[in-house]
Amino acid sequence: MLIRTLVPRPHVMKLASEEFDRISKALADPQRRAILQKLASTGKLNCSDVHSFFDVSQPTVSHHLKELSVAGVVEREKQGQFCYYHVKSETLSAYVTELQRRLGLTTLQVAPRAR
Amino acid sequence: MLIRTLVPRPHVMKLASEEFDRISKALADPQRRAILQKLASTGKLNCSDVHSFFDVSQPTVSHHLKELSVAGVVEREKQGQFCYYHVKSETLSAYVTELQRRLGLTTLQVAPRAR
DNA sequence: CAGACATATAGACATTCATCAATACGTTTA
DNA sequence: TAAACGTATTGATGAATGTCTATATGTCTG
Repeated sequence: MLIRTLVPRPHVMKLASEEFDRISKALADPQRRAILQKLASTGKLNCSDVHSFFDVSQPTVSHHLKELSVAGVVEREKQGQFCYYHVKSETLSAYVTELQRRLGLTTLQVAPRAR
Repeated sequence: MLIRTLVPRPHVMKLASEEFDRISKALADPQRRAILQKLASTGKLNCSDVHSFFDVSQPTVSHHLKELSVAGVVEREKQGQFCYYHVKSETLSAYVTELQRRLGLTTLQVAPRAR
């Protein structure tokens, strides 16, 4: 028999309702999702790099990066005149987990090994 | 050592990019999420029932239910003068899975038992 | 220091959207 | 059939938002 246990994972970030709202909105725009996805696949990019991938103006990219940053799904890291952005996977994972919880979607998790 | 395997689950619905967009937008509004969450927790409700739970007008509720319906996350079921709505969990699960895939979030899954 | 470069901000504009009141449509029932 | 009820549609309105151009701010380099 396959044993399915719903155990709380260690160190799972808890999202405030307000953060959840912000992330939901941040993920609603296709352009912003595309930027986020690009960041997720490449690891770390500065604003100009992101800009080079898409057909929107630099200020628009900057604006989207700020939104994503305020929502907590990416992190800003200033290095000299550059500004590097990278995805905060923990926050996104927490968002997905919370979304599943609210919508009553069952999550299969690997139970920790007994020892 | 914890073995993490990425195995394709059987019969997972595949979302078109357009559907994914619609669902993302549908989930962006707090009121709509609240309605969806209510439906998820109660199983099946008609428009009036949903209306009774929230402080928005009946047309607004109807509008949100339509949006959720068009996005494919709830299903309409007309019975006489009533119209029952219930969550389509498969679609929501497919959305979450696709979201995780796009954002590079690793999904822990229980590997099928060898036999 | 001056120019080039990276990024952010300000302001404007068009579009989308959440919401409502009014009303239409369809179904039940007295 | 007429009234009551459940739901959807229409049209309007104010707010939010994605985008742009222009410009400001900050940093490197010759």
